[in-house]
Amino acid sequence: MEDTATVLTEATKEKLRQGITRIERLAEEKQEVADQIKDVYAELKAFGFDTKAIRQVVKLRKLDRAERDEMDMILSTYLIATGDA
Amino acid sequence: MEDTATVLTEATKEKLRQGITRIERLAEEKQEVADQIKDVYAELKAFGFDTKAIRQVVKLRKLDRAERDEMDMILSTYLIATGDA
Amino acid sequence: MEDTATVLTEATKEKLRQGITRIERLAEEKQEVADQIKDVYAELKAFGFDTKAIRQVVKLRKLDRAERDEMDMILSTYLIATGDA
Amino acid sequence: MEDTATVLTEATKEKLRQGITRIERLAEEKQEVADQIKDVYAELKAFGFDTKAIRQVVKLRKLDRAERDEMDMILSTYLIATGDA
DNA sequence: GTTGATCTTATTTCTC
DNA sequence: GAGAAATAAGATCAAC
Repeated sequence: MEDTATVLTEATKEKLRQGITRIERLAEEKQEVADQIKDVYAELKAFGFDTKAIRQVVKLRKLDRAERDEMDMILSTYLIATGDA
Repeated sequence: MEDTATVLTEATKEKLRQGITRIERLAEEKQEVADQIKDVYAELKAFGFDTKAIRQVVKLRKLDRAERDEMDMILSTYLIATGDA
Repeated sequence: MEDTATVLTEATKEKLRQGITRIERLAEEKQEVADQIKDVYAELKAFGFDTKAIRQVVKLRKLDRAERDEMDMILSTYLIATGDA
Repeated sequence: MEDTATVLTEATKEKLRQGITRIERLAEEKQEVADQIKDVYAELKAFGFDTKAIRQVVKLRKLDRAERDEMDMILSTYLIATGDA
């Protein structure tokens, strides 16, 4: 086994370690942001809002944005094709 | 929400608007962090690492942490039960 | 489902009916088992045990199993990577 | 610590052990049934059905059943109240 | 009766 | 792109 590709140099191991550390740090961050979102919903609920409805609104707005982006993309494709961009 | 159906005061509407804005901002942040995680995996893959194996390692380490946390919780339950906490 | 919109043949409808029946039968079974689990906890509680602590123990044991499974998986990934499996 | 309530007799410990074993066995069973349900959905999907729609149907039928049960309950209450049952 | 915990469903993400 | 797995969301239920 010693002479297989599984033997890593110190530099390689270090690279791996750093990668895993960064991934774990980012995963933590991601969780924190997710918790913050949850907090905002909780606040709104405490204020008397129907969070389920708000979630739908957020989803719709996201779809709208995606649609707008899509249209922008098509537009820019056309502009490039016509030499106008 | 209120007895008065869906009639909202200006202040209430403003509260709602701000909440949605914050949620959308945070969702964007969350997506950025998710993308960064993806990038790290891509880098490691480009460097020659087996990302599937790395994902397994990350998962295992997460399970380890969950287990340690659970043990702490059990310990604290035990200490409370015995009157030592 | 098909180009012909929602027009189903008798055989297809029968297939659907049977599937739904099986799902409902299984859902019932699942509920029965869930109720049995609840019963066991109730018994233990009646006997004087702290069910919260027991739930923690059950959870910890489950985490243990998950971790062992994950380690097996990593091992097998490693064996495959080194050409030993 | 030895003289606190945390000292269990052999019989008590055995009771606890058996309870946990039963819970774990039942949890396994429950998971198996859940997997079987998943299998049926997978089959229906492979057959060309829209499983999301089927899930809605199943949910509606369950609500219907609950409603019917509710009506039966009210009816029987009335029958008992009037001395007819 | 309201929070907190658990369980289930639904959506998203990853792997093959 | 289909199937599997992870994450997130919602519903449900018990405890205080």
